[in-house]
Amino acid sequence: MSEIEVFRPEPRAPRGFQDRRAADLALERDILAKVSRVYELFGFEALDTSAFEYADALGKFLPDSERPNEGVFALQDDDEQWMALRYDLTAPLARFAAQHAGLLTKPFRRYAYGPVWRNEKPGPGRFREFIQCDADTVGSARPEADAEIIALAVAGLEAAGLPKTAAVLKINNRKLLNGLLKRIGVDHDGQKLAVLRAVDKLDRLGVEGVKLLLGAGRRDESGAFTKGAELNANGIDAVLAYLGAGATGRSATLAKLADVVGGSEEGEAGLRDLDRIGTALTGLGVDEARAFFDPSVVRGLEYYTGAVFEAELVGEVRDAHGDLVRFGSIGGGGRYDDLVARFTGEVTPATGFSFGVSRLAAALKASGSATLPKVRGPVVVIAFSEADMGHYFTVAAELRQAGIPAEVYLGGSGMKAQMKYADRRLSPAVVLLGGDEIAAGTVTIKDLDLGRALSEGVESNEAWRAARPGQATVPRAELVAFVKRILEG
RNA sequence: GCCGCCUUAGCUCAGUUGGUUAGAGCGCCAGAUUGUGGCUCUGGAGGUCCUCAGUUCGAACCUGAGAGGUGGUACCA
Repeated sequence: MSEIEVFRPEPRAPRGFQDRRAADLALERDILAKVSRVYELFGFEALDTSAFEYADALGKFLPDSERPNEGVFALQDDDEQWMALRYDLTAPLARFAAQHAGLLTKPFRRYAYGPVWRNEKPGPGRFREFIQCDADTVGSARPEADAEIIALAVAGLEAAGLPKTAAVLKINNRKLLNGLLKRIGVDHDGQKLAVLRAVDKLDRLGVEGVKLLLGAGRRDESGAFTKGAELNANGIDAVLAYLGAGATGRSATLAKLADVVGGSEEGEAGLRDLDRIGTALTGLGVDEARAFFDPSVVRGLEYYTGAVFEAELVGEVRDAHGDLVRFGSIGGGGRYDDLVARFTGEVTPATGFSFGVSRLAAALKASGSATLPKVRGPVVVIAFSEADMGHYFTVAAELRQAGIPAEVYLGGSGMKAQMKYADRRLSPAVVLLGGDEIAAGTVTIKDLDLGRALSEGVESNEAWRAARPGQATVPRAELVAFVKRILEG
């Protein structure tokens, strides 16, 4: 007989994809349930759209024939049309709103959550598939719509379990910087973009770093050189003055900003928007310490047209090794008035907020606001003998009928291993229905939690076994009631 | 994308100037204990030393290329 080489695939999830087990899922589902409830309280309705979109609907990351998968996962349908997995929930919403423009009652307020995919290099905490949760208002140009989104974001994060003091929402308006840039004579897009990128790095590089990036450029510790925006000295001073306008209260910040960006038409418009957002937030009861104006908030996305906001974790977070973890923002959003018009040609103002669900879960864990829930196993019915399997299943059915998770051990191991199995699964109890019990019309139930507690005081295995901690034999008819009592503690 | 560092058992890691059969702790399985989870003791399974090529009598160790991971940087819808 000849040896045939059998191909054995290596069992592994693709790079940047991950499996999630019960404990993680429980935490994420809990977050989604609580956030959904809050979003519905604000009058947002649920919407689910397809994972795939036609590539042209996703916007600027159009797959072209040479590099169809740049940034997105794309494939060509049998009618030759390019489809791509959505990379966020905003572009599909814009498509949906455009498609049903005539039928939607506006403003249309919807929330959505689900997986999104990005075909890019994964890193720690950065996956190619992750769950996003969005809430958006389509069809309202009022700054108050932005304010409501901000209030909803604050309420949602708190409902998810982030304590009031753990996160802040930083608010800004694109119009401020646009006005300022126009005034100092920056008009070509490349330079504008470079300024936005520089401003965005204030928290990481500090004023000095930003100053370099606004000017000639900056060389980092590794020696790599980043080209700057090449503003002149006046321009740099103006942008730094703008960045310096961050203050504690909302109205104080506005007053300072007015000094810097006032005088330009767009800047004035941005100030008016922010003022109205501030008024609405105060009315909504959103504390100035939790949602404030921060001129350094940019959000890289080019499609934002007005207000932008970012939710950030406050305080430092350390990992298991005690190393500082840079968490970045846990969510963000803003106003995008041109996205729907891409389809319809009609201006349809929209604003929204989104966050990554597992990232929020990680933030909750890191900030000590939540721990992974312990996933309890079912009540395990020990399988003693082949002949009595029917009895075991009757027990399992009775327990399930009473709403108690239960299973008959279906492995091939002996009793000791079955006890171990129940212990590992963190089962609350084990049901022993051996020949003795069946003959006597009784059932033995072992409270594993009680046993876990009692085991601390016992040293020898003999004593431990002789004591049969937490174990009781009761009439068969009392099985369900007895197990219930154990579960209730 | 660019720069640095790393890759040895399921996990965390040790491994002498390049020298026979590559180790530890934890975890896993079994026994001590024929119907009892913890503790303890005893035993066992588990390795293409990331891959390929080269140098060498001889490579986990040296050289080169590649892959994966990681930190920084760039980009980020």
